[in-house]
Amino acid sequence: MQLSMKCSVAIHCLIFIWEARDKIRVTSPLLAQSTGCNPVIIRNLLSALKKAGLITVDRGPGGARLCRDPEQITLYQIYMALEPKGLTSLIGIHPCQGRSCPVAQNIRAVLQKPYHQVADAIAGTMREITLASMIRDFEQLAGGSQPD
Amino acid sequence: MQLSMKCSVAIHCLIFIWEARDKIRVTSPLLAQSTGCNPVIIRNLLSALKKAGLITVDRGPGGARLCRDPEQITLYQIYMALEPKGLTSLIGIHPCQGRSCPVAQNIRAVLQKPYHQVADAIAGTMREITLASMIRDFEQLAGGSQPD
DNA sequence: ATTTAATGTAATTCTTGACATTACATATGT
DNA sequence: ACATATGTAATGTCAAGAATTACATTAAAT
Repeated sequence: MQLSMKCSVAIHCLIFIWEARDKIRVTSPLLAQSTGCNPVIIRNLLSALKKAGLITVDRGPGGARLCRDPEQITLYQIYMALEPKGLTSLIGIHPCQGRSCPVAQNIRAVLQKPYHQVADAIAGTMREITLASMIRDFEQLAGGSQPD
Repeated sequence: MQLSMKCSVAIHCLIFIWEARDKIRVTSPLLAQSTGCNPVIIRNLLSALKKAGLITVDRGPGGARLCRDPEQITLYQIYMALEPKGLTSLIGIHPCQGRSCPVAQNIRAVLQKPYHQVADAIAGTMREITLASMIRDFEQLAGGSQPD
């Protein structure tokens, strides 16, 4: 998939959760409403964020909360929470094993270095982007209005 | 798609074309054989590389050649030749317009900056990786053997 | 000139993966 | 207890990409 539409939805949810803190209980139906996704998709996504230690989700008549300061949450952490295979999901090499052609035999090894460089660049940039900075941008854009 | 499997195939082809220069005529059936792709896919791919000015392809009983020094061909050029939409193909934002929720209304704008930063990091890294460097790595791995 | 082998594309079918949907067992505040 | 959510599995739907087929066009080779 792309730099993961999931990632966009996740950030949407995290900002929502932050803005709603101590005001309304953030449930998966509510987030589904706001993001336009299916509640099950949201639940799976929240589940992944929970496993990564970014949020807590209460069972019963639920509610999601950040369990860390937004300043301590980076885009990299969010992305990694959602993509089990990490950045290799972004990077694909065509299968062409077992051919006599030496290019086919070595292309995988040749591509490894450049693709690692790209992955490192992405990771480095993602680590510098915090949820807090995105929240600041959001609040500036939205003024004082509340999520619903 | 991922950092474009197409991209891997394209690099495969370019290395092949380089190694075969002045030795054998590189045709789409031959590249299809080596890469494991369909000849039509290869032709479309070569066509894109041609439009980008990286190679020439002769009609009739064909043959592809680089029309630039490998030192002057970067991963960025290759990628851009293949992905008309550029790096935005890698980056997706879920559609959630026309909702009353302020998060939904502003999420696109909020994501724009971080995603641009990521795209810039990718572009910068890709510009530093040349076909020549990949060819060097390939030759080191493959020793002196010929493509077929 | 004729033959042969490629390229350049369009049209169609096949596959795959992501997302949506349904269903239901489990958990919890009121 | 009841109402409401979560957690997850199973299934359905759909779109994007790749393969395949087909054919008109081109040019080298004989």
